[in-house]
Amino acid sequence: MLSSEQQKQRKRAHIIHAAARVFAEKGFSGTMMADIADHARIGKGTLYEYFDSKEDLFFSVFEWYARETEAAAKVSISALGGSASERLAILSESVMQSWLKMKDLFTLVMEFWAASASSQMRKRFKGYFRQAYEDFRTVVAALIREGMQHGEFQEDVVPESVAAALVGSWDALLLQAWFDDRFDPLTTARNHVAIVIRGMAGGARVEL
Amino acid sequence: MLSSEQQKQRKRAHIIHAAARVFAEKGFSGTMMADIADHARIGKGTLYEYFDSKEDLFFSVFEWYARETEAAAKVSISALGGSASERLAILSESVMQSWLKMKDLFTLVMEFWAASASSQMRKRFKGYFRQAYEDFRTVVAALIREGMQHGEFQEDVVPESVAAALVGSWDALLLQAWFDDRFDPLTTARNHVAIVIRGMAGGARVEL
Amino acid sequence: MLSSEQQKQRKRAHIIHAAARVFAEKGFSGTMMADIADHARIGKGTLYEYFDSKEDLFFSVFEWYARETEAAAKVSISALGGSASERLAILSESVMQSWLKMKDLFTLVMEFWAASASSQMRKRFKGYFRQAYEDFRTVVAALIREGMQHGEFQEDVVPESVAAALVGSWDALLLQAWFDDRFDPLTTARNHVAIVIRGMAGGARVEL
Amino acid sequence: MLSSEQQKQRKRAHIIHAAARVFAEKGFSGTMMADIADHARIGKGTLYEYFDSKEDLFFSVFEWYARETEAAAKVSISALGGSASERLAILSESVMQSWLKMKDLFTLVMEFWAASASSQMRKRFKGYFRQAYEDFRTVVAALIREGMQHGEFQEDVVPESVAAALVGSWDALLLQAWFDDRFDPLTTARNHVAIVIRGMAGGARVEL
DNA sequence: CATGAATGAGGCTTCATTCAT
DNA sequence: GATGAATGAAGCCTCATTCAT
Repeated sequence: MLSSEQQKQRKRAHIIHAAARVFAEKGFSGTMMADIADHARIGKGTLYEYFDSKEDLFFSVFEWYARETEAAAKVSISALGGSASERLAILSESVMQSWLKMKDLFTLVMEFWAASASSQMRKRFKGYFRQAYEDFRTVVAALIREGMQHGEFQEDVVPESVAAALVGSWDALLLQAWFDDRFDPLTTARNHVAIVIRGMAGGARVEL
Repeated sequence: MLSSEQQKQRKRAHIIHAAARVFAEKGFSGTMMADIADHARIGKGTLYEYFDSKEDLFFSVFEWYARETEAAAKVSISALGGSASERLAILSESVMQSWLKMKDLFTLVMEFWAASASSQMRKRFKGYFRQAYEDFRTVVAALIREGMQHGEFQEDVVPESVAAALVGSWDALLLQAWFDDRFDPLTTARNHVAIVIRGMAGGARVEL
Repeated sequence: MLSSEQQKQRKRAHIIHAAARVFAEKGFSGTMMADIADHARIGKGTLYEYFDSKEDLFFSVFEWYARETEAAAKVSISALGGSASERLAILSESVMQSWLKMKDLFTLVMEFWAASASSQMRKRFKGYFRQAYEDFRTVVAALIREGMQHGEFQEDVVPESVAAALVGSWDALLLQAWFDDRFDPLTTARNHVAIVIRGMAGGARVEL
Repeated sequence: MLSSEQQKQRKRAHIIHAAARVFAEKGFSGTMMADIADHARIGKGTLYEYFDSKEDLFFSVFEWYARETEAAAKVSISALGGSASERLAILSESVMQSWLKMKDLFTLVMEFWAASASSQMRKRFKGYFRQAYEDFRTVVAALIREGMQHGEFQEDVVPESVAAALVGSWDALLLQAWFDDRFDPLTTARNHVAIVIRGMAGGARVEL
């Protein structure tokens, strides 16, 4: 039997999932609170028992989405073994894989970007994104630095730069895939990472 | 003395510039037509002499922005000389440079992405973006392929993949720079491109 | 206690009555939705819970008005007894009487005519009017034909023509009364019907 | 060669004709000053050289229309000869004929009615209509009274009532014809007038 | 707690009118 | 005189939010 608090959390989560689908499809402005209530099969008024406002709900969706993708990334990273090159390749692969699983929610990311660009919620979103990107770059840079320390990668490599570009490419390839159904982001990422690894390795042939 | 048609075009452009500033600052939904009229120092009704609707104006801003960035990219490409590696590095540099010049309008791009994700204008935006990315990838891939034909780059390189990642990294690094003032996208791009070029070159040392 | 559906119908009717008064006074274009809301003592937004648009509300007022006058006419007709002449005279009398009761809403009819003449709602109104006039003419013509079969009226009478003129005169006399306070449509109608009946009866003296 | 004043009057009339067509098609509210200017092949601003406002122009159209129909009616009346019955029948016929000629402008009448019902111009229109109907009734009543004096019509006839009904029937039959293409107002009017004349004559057979 | 009917501030858009050319 | 680009008041409608049930 669930405590009342757990009940509440469950319902909150339920609403967030419903809202995520609707926001993904129609965008923040295009979404009506009534839409969300309908999708969650609850009354419009009930939404306000769980969230203060539309913005609050949207931000809650953002937090949920961020937690999900972070969790996925952490799993990817923690499960790594082998050389830095291998681990980098596997990380790229598994990040892409896990994001592709949520592909239909990718439009949410675009909405979040836009929200951090110019909405009234700008600050909250922007701060969160800054931190998230920084964290992610740091993790990847650490991996690269490790590879440099092990002599896998050349000393002229700037870990932060390559990390930023790699992290960025994961976003950007999904973005391009979103615009174009015929675009294959997985293969593209694989090929690109292989080149980057070989580049970092100094041009030496790399076995993955 | 200007012809009436030229006058009209001038004023249209004037409104588009004003609108671009306001949309960039407040986003599509956050912007009121009255804001734009004020910024353009014209009456609210005058906007409708030049544009059918808020959406039409927004899309016109998009077209203008797209033309501007395209033009900048074309200049970069046409002015290239030297080896494929050099030309790639210069292209990257100049694309980043020219986009950075419009940095304060970068939020527009996020708005455009969001618009193609879920607004009612989705189709128009999405189609345009798909084409633009494809065109850009094609140009860059051609450059890489050239490098392969000249023996600069290894035969195992997949030009389309690297092109997509490069194009994507330009977007993505600007995005990260937008979130974080301390992030330097120019240097990052330079470092990344160098690695990619060395990766494509295989064993060959590359002079940039 | 009323069911929710009944409640809704009641409120709808309430709004229609309020709207009828305002439309009657200011006409379709002269009426603002806010006026109607004020008169109905509800919020502006509430109107849209019950009607899709101003036009929809206007047409609903029309339907209500048409139902009311139709109902009145049907009562008049069904309650008839006696000779065709008597019934015709009584019908005329009671139609005029019942329409005079709604005299202050007669301007609505003029608005409806105008709406069927040239508004965007033209088709809906026009079709309805065509049918209503046809139905009414048919009923009156049947009455006249009956009189002909009973030998009350001459054989050279064209029932449809007289019916159309009688039905028309009811409209037209109210119209003239509307323009001129000193004009007495009831007496006028009575005198006219008497003449028409005598005319249809040919040589026969008619007792009313 | 025309004087400047005549020039002005000509152009004024030209605008009125153009406006009449547009108002007839779209109604007062549905008509835009720009529409009228286009139809008159003049600039929007020019309209205001000739008319103070949209309402002024509309009323001018009304005056023109009223003058036209009055003139037609006067011609009908003045040309009459023969018995009162004959003259009445001919009057009816020629009024209907002349109005049918302007059939495509009949919607204007509905607009005028509506304008006198509830527009801001109500008073001007209403007063004019009151007078016009009164005048018309007076003319027809005089004709009937003449017939009574000559012994053509019975003494129990109330000339004003029959006149009102006849005048009304001309309006009303055109109205019904407007709603229903299959309705023949001319024949209907003929048949009705014949009955009315016979009724006034006391049921005696009347030769027309 | 849950609901959904009611609300009204807010924003897009229209169009009669003006006035500089 | 004629024009039509510019204007801004006005009005329809939406939708986040409230609150009585």
